[in-house]
Amino acid sequence: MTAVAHGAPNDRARPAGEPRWLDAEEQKAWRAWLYSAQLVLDRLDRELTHETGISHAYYEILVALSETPGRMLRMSELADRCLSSRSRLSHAVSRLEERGWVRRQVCAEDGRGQLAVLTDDGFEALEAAAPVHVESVRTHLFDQLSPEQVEAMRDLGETLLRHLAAR
Amino acid sequence: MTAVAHGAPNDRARPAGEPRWLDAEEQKAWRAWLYSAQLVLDRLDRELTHETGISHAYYEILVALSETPGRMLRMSELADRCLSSRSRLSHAVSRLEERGWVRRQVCAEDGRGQLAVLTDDGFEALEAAAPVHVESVRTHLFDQLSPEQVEAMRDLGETLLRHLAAR
DNA sequence: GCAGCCTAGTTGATGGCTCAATCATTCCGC
DNA sequence: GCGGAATGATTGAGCCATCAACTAGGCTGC
Repeated sequence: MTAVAHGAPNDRARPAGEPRWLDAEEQKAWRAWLYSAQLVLDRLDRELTHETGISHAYYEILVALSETPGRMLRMSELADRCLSSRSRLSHAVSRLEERGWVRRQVCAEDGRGQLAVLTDDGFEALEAAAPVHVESVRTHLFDQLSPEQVEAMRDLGETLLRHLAAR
Repeated sequence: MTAVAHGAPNDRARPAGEPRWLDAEEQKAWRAWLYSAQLVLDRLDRELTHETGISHAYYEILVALSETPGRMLRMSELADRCLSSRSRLSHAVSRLEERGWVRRQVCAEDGRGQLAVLTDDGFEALEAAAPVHVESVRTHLFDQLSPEQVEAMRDLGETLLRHLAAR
């Protein structure tokens, strides 16, 4: 599953010098992180999808809108908050419009812009899904972790974000 | 982005009692974990895909095969190791066959079973991709973390896995 | 006031993933 | 050994994400 799996540094010339292979301990840490992240994300998405019909990606859109005054956001701002590309968001909002949970509205200040607005039906759908989601997060994350581990999770996450959010 | 976003416990009756909403600190820890996991996974996949033409999912298949004596595995065993459904793996192996990196072979002991076998071309493709992948993992993960954080990452991952791997 | 560039957002083609249905083979009880 | 259940794997339909191309509106300098 990982870069160094087939062993010791080999002798191929690399554009950027010798690869910095992982040692056995790093390997274990990396795989534990990778597997756990994949499994938890997958599990949260599946439980939410199967019990409410809303995928985690769509849920994030509804939440982002609900947290905003007026329950509306510019498409690009919404995309950023959902870690989504604009194209992906545009498609997703179209599907949410079909369900009647979001509607589009042209932006008054900028004729190019669009506002995505959460409808009352959308808010209700979100309210119905939220307890399911929080229960999954509790079950697969917080219930498994000591307070120290929760703190470590936050520290780790924030450290990684500091690097990646900067682009 | 999260379950408790729209605030305090409300009064809707829930099948399983009052939702166990996250408090502000839990909220921060949860979002830090979620965003960082999504961003890191996304980044690793994009860098690998763009620089080598192999997605992370396909890369995992090649690695799993390469680590095995004879460089072959039963389809279902391979699926388990890649955290993949059988259907997904079957589709993926078909694509890898088209590239000439894997071939299928009926299993001698069980006529229903199939073996996925890594070809020499497949092994070469993996060797070419591995340095790119390990560099991404270093850049976005290990280079950002102290030894204590790496240890915490491993501890956290293993704890979550213990719960999820058990199903 | 318009030419050229930039920004916001959408669209459609392509490929991957999920789910349910299906096929082939093996296992099991008798 | 034979009928039925279980197992291993594949298939196809439908949905979602990605990428590149495109539309439309705004901005800037002259």
